[in-house]
Amino acid sequence: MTNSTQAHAEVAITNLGERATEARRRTLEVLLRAERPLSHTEIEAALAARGVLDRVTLYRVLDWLVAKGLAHKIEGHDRVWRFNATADDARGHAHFCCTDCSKVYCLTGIKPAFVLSLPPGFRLGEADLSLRGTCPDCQPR
Amino acid sequence: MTNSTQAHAEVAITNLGERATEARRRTLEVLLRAERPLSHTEIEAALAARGVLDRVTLYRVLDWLVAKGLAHKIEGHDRVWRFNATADDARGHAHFCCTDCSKVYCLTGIKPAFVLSLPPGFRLGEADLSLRGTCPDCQPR
DNA sequence: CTGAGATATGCAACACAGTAGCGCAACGAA
DNA sequence: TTCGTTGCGCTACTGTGTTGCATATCTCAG
Ligand SMILES: [Mn+2]
Ligand SMILES: [Mn+2]
Ligand SMILES: [Zn+2]
Ligand SMILES: [Zn+2]
Repeated sequence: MTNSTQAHAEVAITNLGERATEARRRTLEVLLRAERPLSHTEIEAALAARGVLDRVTLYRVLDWLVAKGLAHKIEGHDRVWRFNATADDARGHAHFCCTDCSKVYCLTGIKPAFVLSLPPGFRLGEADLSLRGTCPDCQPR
Repeated sequence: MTNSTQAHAEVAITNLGERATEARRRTLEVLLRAERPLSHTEIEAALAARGVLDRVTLYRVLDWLVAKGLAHKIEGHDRVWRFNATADDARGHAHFCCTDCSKVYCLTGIKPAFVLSLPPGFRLGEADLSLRGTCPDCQPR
């Protein structure tokens, strides 16, 4: 279990023909194990268990993972980026941000839909759908 | 024209039974005149023409306008809030952020739609739809 | 009109996520 | 082994927004 995630991380990187450095492996491993997107601070804390990684390096590794398509990042309403290992399938899914505990969840089953009648002159790239409300952990009662 | 916007701003505030201070009037005026959401910095610059307003006061005035429903704020992808005077009708519309010039536009005609089958335990509050792409000003040729 | 309480403003210091620069280490192709 | 490239760590810095507190301004009861 633990080891399969390690292997998964390493393979995912080497499959791209890229250097699977310790920083990259360990970071991706944390993301793969997480059940929801994690902030830089949360990832740092998770890594700390087995030795610290430099703050700036972590920022760079995270950007690198995103650039290589191994992770995606979501911007919360608290001006903080959160990162999640990208499942190959679920692209462009919605995200849910809990207004109580401010945890963020990937809703891989929900994708944005909208009348795509943009005003003239606008060219559409991507669409982000971000939902807010209370998460299961925070339901009253 | 200029004066009608001034009047509009003042009336909008006094209609709520609130104090129409200079900071509030001038700030709302700037928002009303703008054709798109403005960042704190942009608003500050716009205000500077007729005398400076304290940075912190402006932050507080903007929050106040939002709390009173006279403005709404949109979070960009650059960790910056942008503010727009709220038209009474268009609630919950989508926003478009130009990936070139990073200007933000309110698309009052477009509202988010999605299958509202949230996973069990989630209670939905609001939904934000944010589109990205290139704006009319930034079209190649 | 006046003065006490409430509200708004200004200033200084701070918090915090993220970034830039730069030297050194590790890697890997020749 | 050598040397160019890539990644890492450290320090210092930005930009955006916040907190605390003293002062100014407004409101309204008396
Ligand atoms: Mn996601
Ligand atoms: Mn808007
Ligand atoms: Zn929650
Ligand atoms: Zn543009």
